Amino acid sequence: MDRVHRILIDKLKEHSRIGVDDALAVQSLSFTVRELGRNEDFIRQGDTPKVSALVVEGMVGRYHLMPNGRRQYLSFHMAGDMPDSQTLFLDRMDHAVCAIGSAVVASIPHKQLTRTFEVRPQIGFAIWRETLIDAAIFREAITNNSARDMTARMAHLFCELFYRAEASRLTRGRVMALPIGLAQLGETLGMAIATVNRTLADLRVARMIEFRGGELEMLDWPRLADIGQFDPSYLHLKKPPAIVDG
Amino acid sequence: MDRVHRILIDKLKEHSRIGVDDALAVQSLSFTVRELGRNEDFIRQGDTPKVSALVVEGMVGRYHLMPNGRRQYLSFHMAGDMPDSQTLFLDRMDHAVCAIGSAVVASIPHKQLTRTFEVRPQIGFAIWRETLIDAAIFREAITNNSARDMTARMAHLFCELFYRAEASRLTRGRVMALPIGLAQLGETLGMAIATVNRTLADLRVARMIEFRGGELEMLDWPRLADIGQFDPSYLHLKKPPAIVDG
DNA sequence: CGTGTAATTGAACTGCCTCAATAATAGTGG
DNA sequence: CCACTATTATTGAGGCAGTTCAATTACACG
Repeated sequence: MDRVHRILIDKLKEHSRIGVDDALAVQSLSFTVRELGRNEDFIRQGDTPKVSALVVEGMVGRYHLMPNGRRQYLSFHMAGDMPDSQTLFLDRMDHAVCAIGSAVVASIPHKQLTRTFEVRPQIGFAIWRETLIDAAIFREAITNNSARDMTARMAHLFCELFYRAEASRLTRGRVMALPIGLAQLGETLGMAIATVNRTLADLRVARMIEFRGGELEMLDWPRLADIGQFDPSYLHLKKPPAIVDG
Repeated sequence: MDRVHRILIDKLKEHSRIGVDDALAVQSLSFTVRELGRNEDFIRQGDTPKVSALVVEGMVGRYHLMPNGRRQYLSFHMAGDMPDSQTLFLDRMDHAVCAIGSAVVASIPHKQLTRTFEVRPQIGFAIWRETLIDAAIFREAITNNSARDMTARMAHLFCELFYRAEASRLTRGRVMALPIGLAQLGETLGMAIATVNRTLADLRVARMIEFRGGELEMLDWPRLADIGQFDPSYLHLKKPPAIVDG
């Protein structure tokens, strides 16, 4: 089986039941692959794409571009995620998608996907479920950025990213790749760069995380989850990963 | 045709093409109706409902309940909206839904909906699209509450609600029903009640809105849209409503 | 090794929050 | 219909979390 198909099927299995026939249908999907450099946009606000992307390697981020040029990052996506599945049924992109660090994405034509959904509704339902989990993550981000103080906000983001990475087996022990800068962290959590730095320093001094060289190390999961009020149930995964709590 | 079916079909037509056969399939859906009092919860965090609700009358709100008892409102929904369509494919509610003012909702069994999707994929796609617009609204809320100052935040919320109400013909001139308190406004926009009040007073003094007795009057749409950076394209409606700009 | 970018730190400022007190409004029973 | 009570809105004053601006240090890359 092709690596791209494998990644998609494994992802869908994180939350949905995928039968043999369904897996075969997925394997019949064709795609093109594209490599992206750090910070390279691959979909812009206003585009009307005819394909949906699947992250194969690395990480991508979605963001709103404000009139003054500032960005608001909305979510981050790793291997297996479909960061623009909504273009299947919404013509116009209301936000942009760019690579965080270097990344590889596969593009699958909408036509092929919708045709597959008609023949094998369960695949449609699984990808629908995927988009619904996406929405749940957005909801959590609303709460995170509106109702939590800066430290909790950052702790929660790190917990979510690490938990999702671990569920997709993209971590090494307590470490995950997070090739993101302080500025981007600020544009995700709605805080000034100086505050990002100071908050990060606090977490570091308290020996809860280590964050440099594009890597995030979760030194004290229980405390981070507590501070960030992190309850993973909104991620709707079938089987919670085992979090390292050393 | 039944009023409930009519409402759903009209709603789907705001963004999707619904053929005669599709409309007939919608009309075969059965449902139960329930009346709700002000602030009455009808789904709680943690529930695993086997039905999805359709708002028939009034308004409902979705919210996260925080450990300290505070609420974070996530979105508001009016006649035609399905505020918990995600339960079709996500078992557990990660948030609660309550009536804002008194409301009437219809409950449609999941089984009936998914069976209909298998027979008439276009209906599934239309409701899928509905959930995707939902997600777009959540994304906008992230940006609103993270990257805009208090005045812009409030202006944007009012513009969105009014625009959506007008698209569903739920306004009377420049007035819409918004039976919400300052506390709830604060728990939506992430600001303290005192700030809500002062911001509201500013908009009132500047003759941009009137807001009392559960009604919102948009006195100066152009200025509100400007201050709130409101660009309705994220709502993905086929036909923009004509906004009163007197 | 030099240059540009990103991280770090300090200091002053301010928008928003908190708390508290008062006014208005809505709901309830006589 | 009015009086009584509970809830909600309004306003003021003081404090502080987080912003802004600027300067310095560390780091990555050619």
